[in-house]
Amino acid sequence: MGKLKKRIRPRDITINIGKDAPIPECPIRGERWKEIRHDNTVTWLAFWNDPINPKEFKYVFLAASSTLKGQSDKEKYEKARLLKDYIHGIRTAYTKDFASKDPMKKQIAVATYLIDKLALRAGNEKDDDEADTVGCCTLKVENVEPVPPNILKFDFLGKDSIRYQNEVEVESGVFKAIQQFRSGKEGSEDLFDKLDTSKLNAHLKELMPGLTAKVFRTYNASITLDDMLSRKTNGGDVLEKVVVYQQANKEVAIICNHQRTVSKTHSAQMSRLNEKIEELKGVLEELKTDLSRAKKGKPPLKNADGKPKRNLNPEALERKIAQTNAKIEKMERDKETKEDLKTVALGTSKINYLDPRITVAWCKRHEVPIEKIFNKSLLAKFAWSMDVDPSFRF
DNA sequence: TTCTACACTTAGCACACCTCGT
DNA sequence: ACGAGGTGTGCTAAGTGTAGAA
Repeated sequence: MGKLKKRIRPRDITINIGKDAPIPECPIRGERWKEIRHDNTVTWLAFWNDPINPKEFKYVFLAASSTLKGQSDKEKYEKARLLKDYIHGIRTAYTKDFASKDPMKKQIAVATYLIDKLALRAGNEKDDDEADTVGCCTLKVENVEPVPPNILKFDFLGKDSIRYQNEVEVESGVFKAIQQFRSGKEGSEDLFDKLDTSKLNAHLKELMPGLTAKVFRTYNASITLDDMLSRKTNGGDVLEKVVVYQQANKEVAIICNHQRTVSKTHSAQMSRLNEKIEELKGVLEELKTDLSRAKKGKPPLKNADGKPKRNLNPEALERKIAQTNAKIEKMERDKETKEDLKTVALGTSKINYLDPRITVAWCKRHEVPIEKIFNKSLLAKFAWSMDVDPSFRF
């Protein structure tokens, strides 16, 4: 925000410890903690107020590898799994309400549809001093353009000002409702004027215990992974299976719109790959010439620098050609994947949206070492999921 | 019913560190 | 041994959601 942030001192920090626990000694001589609390209803160990925005709190929490965080992570996924039992009824109900005469009911139905189908975030209200980003409930008229007969064109800035651009075919009930919500409004006005996240979540709670908007994101991400893994895993070696996993992971990242900026070195790296591929193609042509000569019993042509080459028999040349071809194909594939993933961030969904038990069980079933999928910190974070039964499905 | 304080999860980026081909 | 490129970790901002005050 263009402001200097003041250093945090012990006198800014409130500590939360057990009633009988010794108070940690203040490490800075002559200073003391702001306050000592004994609150076992919260998980934070310490907090202070942000010196730039004093009504904002900064917390020290336990690490992701702690059992406390692990437990709450597991509960998150169990709640998302529970949604499976309700989703059919929920979809039927909101589809009916696309044509509701009650305007709030109608808006809730359409908003829930978008959150379910497109994995949009809830969209809380924001203060004027915050970035101008939106989620589902805060979508503006200008963010959703209906294109007859039934296409919706989305274009808005979401969390972290990441642009969401998508064109989707929707049911005619949704299409008509969106047209109606837009009519007579300026582009900058709220699309859902009868709605906010509290009302939406209050409604969702009536449909399933503990249901909120964000549960749909977790549910959609995890069910997509589970589904794709079971459909696309068809034997092959470990490497091929890992590729299947990465493709499923990518699918989820795209649904959740997890992006990253293209690395500074990306285009240079692509050029280098292209050069290498061209070089290999040259080598290949030469090998082919040598082969046809060898078949006629002629020696290979001299190198460009004039030095003679080893005289190989046709079988050896055939093998070399096959090797070179394989190399070229691999590089072409790598190039494609790299270009394909240059703006897609795979990590975020792995860390936050994909039930690790899906991954662990799949690895067990298909004899893929879990370390091929989870790095050290993910293994620690997901320790609670490692003993899952191989037959586990989300 | 609305507002606000609080508590917690989710997010991308920078850069140190590691790995692997040459 | 070197360096390009990939990976992992730290950082902390930016979200979501709840409870209780107004």
